[in-house]
Amino acid sequence: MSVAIENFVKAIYNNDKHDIKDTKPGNIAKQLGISSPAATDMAKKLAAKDLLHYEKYQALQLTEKGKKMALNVVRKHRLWESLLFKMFDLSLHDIHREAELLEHQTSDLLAEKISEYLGHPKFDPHGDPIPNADGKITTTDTSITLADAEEGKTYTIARLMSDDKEFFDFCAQNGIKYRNTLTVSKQFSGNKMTQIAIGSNTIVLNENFTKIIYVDEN
Amino acid sequence: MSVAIENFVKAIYNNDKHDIKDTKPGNIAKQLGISSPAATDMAKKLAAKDLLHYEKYQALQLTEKGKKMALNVVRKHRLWESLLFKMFDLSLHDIHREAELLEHQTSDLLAEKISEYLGHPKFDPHGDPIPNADGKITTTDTSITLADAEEGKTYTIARLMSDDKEFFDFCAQNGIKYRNTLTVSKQFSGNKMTQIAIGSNTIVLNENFTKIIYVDEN
DNA sequence: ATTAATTTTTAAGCTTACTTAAATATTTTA
DNA sequence: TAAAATATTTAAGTAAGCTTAAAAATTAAT
Repeated sequence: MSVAIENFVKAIYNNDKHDIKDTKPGNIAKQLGISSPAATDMAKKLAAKDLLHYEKYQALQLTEKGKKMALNVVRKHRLWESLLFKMFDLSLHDIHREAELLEHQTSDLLAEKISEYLGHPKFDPHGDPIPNADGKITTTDTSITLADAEEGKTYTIARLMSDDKEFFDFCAQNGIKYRNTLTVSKQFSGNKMTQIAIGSNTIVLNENFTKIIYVDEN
Repeated sequence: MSVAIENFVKAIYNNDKHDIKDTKPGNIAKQLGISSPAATDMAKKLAAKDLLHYEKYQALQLTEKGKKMALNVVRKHRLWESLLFKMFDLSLHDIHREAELLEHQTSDLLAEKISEYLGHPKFDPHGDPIPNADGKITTTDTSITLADAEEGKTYTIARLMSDDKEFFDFCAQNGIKYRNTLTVSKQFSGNKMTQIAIGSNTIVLNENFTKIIYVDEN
C-alpha cells in the first residue's frame, strides 16, 4: 500500500478518533493538503479495497481492515517518536516531522525491534498511546482538555495534541511537557482562557491551546 | 527529489565506483529492477536536471551535483545500517533492506544526529566507508578482493560487497564478518576458488564470493 | 567485413495521485 | 422555506514512473 493511502487512512482515523469535525472528503483533504476532488477519488478507490465505507455526501468510515492499517501506521509513528526522542536532542516538532516520513518505510519487524528496545512503551513523548502489534490500544484514556479542567485542581499533562512547531516551541519554553504537573488557577469567560501555574511560571492560555492540551486529574 | 531519482543516481554511483560493468541504462535498469526504456527516460530527465551527462548509446556519468546527491543518500544508508546494527539483533541483510527504505526519508539533520550518536563512524557494518556531511570520503581504501589475496598471508576483512541474503547467511554461519581475521590457505585454478582458514573453520569459496569479499593485508 | 546477436532508443500506453473548473447536492441563514 | 452559502462530486487534464513492442544503433562473431 502506498504512502498516500496510508496517510489517507491515518487522517480519517485521527479525525474520527477525536471527533473534531465530521470526517468528509473535504476535511481530510484539508488535513492532507490536497484538493477535495482528490480526496473523493481516493475515498472511492479505498472503498473498492475494503478499507473504508463510502457513500456520496456521507462521512467516511474505516472498515476493520482500514482501522487496522491506520493503527499500524500510528504505531510506527509513535514508536519512532519515542525512539528519536530518547536518543537525540531534537524538538518534539522535529521528531514528529521525521516520524511522519519514517512511519511509512518501517517493516513490522523493525517496529517490533524498536518497541522491544524501548521496553514496549505504552505512550509516546506527546502522551499519545502506542497501539500494540495487533493494533490494540490497551490503555484507557481518562484525560480531558485544559478547557474542561476545574479551577484550583491539580493535573498531570497527558497529551499535547498538535503538530504545530510554534505550539511545541511555546510548550518547551514554559515547561509544558508530557507528565509534568500544573494547577488551574483560573478559568475565564466560558473557559475560553485558562490560567495555569506550572513550575515557577503562571501562564494564561487561549482557546487554541486549552483545546489541545489534555490533562489527567491528580 | 524523488525516491526513484535518488535510487537511480545511487545505482550509477555504485556501478561506476566499482567498475563492474559499463554504466549504461540497461545495466542500471537491471540493478533497479526496471525496464531499459524506463532507465533511458530517467537518464534524459536527470540530464535536464544537471545530475548526469547523457549522450545516446554512451555510458552515463554523474555530474558533481549528481555525485553529491548519490553520496548524500549513501551516507544516510550507511549511517542507518550502523545504527540498526548497533541497536538491534538483526541480520546484515535485514539491516540493509531497512536502510534501503529509510535512507530516502531522512533529513540531513537526523543523519547528523545519528552520526554524532555513533561517534561519527568512518565505516558501516559491511566495512563500507561513510561519507561525511559534505559528501567526502576521508578514508583511503587499500583493500583487495579475496581472489587477489596471496596464499599463506593473513588478512582482515574490510568489506562484504553484497546485498544478497544467502551470502550474508553464509557469512554469519562461518564467522565472515567485518574486521575478522582470516588466512588464505590455498588459491585454486587462476584464483577462481580460494581456501581460507577463519576461526576454527576452513572453507573453500568460489568466484562469486571471492570477488565480493574485500580484505586488507595484516 | 558482413552477418548475427545484443543493446539502446523511440513510440505508444498504463496507473497513481494529483490539479482546476463546472455541476450538483447539502447546509445554513434570513 | 426559499435563497444564499458551502461542500461534494463529476469531468477533463497533468506529471511521474513505469510497461511492452518495434525500430535503430552498437557490439560480437564467423
